[in-house]
Amino acid sequence: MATIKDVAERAGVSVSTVSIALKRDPRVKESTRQRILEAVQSLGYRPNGIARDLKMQQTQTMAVFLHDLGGPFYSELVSGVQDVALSHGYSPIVACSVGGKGVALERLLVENRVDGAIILDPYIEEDFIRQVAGPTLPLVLLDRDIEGSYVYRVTSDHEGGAFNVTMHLLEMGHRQIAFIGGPSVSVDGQLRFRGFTGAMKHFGVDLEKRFMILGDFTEQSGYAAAQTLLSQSPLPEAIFAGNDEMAIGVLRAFSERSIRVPEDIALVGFDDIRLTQHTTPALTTVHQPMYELGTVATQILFRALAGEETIAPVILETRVVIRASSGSRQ
Amino acid sequence: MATIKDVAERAGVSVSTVSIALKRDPRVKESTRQRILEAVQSLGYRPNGIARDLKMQQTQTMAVFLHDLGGPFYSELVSGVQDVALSHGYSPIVACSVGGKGVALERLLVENRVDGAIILDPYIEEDFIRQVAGPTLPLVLLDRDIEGSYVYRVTSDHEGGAFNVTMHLLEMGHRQIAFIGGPSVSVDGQLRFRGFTGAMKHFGVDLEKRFMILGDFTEQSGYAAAQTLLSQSPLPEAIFAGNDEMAIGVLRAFSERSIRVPEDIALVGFDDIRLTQHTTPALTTVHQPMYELGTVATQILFRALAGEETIAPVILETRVVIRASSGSRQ
DNA sequence: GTGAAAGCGCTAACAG
DNA sequence: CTGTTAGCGCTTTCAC
Repeated sequence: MATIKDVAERAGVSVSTVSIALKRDPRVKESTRQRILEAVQSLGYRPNGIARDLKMQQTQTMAVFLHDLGGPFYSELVSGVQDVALSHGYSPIVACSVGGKGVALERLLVENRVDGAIILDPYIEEDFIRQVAGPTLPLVLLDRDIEGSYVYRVTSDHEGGAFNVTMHLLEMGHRQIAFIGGPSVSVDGQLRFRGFTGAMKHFGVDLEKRFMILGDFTEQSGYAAAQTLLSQSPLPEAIFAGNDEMAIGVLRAFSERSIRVPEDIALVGFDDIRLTQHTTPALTTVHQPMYELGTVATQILFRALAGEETIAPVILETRVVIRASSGSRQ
Repeated sequence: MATIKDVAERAGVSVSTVSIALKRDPRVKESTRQRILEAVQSLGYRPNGIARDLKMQQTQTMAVFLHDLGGPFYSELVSGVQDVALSHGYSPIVACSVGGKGVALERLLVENRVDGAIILDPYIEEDFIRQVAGPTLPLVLLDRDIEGSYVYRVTSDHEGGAFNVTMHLLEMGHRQIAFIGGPSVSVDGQLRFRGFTGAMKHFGVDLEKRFMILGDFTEQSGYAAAQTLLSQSPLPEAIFAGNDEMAIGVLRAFSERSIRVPEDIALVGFDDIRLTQHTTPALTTVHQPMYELGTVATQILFRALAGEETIAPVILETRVVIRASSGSRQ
């Protein structure tokens, strides 16, 4: 692999001349620049980014850590990140935070291979996050409730969204409403539950314990939760699944048993993943602005990188999307 | 940020001692190692990975480039990659290859910030790939047909899968079969088309030109293709959508017009994305072994990294998955 | 057992 | 306009 030194020799100039010539600095005159460019060509020279990063003490790279790359709405999040990052001349890279903390997390965050990161993963330990965050490594957390210096937060209004969609069910006349929750570590799951209970209380409806089921945000767990519900009668009048994937699992369980949604039972989800438009019936859910979440988080990251130390947490609005599954006339 | 030098001073030893002590080299005696560890603690020292990469001339990092991070089966691919990479002590990072070649591609591949990469993106130019590939940067291409040194290939048997699923439709008695293709640049799309025409010819059935529609692998384009088909009568007896997302678009168009699948028209897709089990009706499709694709590609990458220069292209088997949409009794 | 020194490839003053 | 020099933080012979 040819280095800048090789280019310099070949072109008969010094290393520094090559360095500045390559960034079109007007200090080197056109003729030498040409010679240098030729040398670059003939040697197939490619600058070594690592050496550059070391010298510059920054990488122009930021990471996005996702617990599970397959999440159905992550791509939107990432495109929000990407759009903002690119406009700042940064490259976002995505890494999966599972697989043993010993890996990407370690390499990229602990060993400073990126300038900053956005993290969406309920499982990464709080201590770890607070430890690695620092002036040279701001961290923007999504859906986490961790305070710390150089740790910033962005989230959607899970509680409000859950409140509103529950109100929708209540207004449709349902009272016996089951809730299928997410894993207990997930702050967003908790907030959704809080929104749910808030609306129930607001309407003066008591919660029934047997209707509160814990899932883990997977389609399978939604399916299992539906089985549980089916094993005990009577069925509730409506189900609020903590996210759309679980709602889809519920739908599958019901279709196997020929239980009609929404005629026999109403169903709502959360997230508004693309799929929800294509299920039968289409799913009433709560829309999370994933793209915007990405852009906002990234903007915060750059503000932090620019030296702003304290940035207030941001909460983005959610919106109830009414479709057929909740039994609305529309 | 504390450096190894700070640690050395604090512990009253030399830099090199710290360096070797930190990798538990038995040459340094336990007592000094303890002193060093304390210094590390109190200074909050974290090794600088970039300096290390520069010195070592390798990063222990590999990239996976995806055209669109949101692809519904990429997560499986990536987990295949991850499992193998981790077992080799490598960290995979995922980057989106769009957003102007000027970005992640440039940073990571051209400027040598990774040791190798796996690429699944029909749009990255052939010349670029051949240029950046080299002994220090082997590239494994998925679903591409590019030859070059240090360029390796893995693909699924698109043609065979398409042939088989078309045979399935033909055996179900359908003759008027429409095909909705992918973008012309995509080799996998072409191979699927070839499998389709192969089966038709094998059965002695003529292709009807108006039934050959070009899509771009998105749900929307499937929807649009269905509209096109609907605008001209008679309808075909069956549709082979080049991938599942387009098949889902077709389904949506049909459900809007109350056209029943499979009673009025049979439908099959390709890929076997998770969603296909949950559509109504469930979709007959061709399963691609995405996880395996990831593991195999990564294994090849490591063989290349280990010095093997020529590795034959690998073609993984696909499998027809029969569900309700093709009108099978099952 | 530990330290001194060289160097990975690049950039950025500072001279000339 | 171009070259010399120092140094980013780390690893690794090679001496002692």
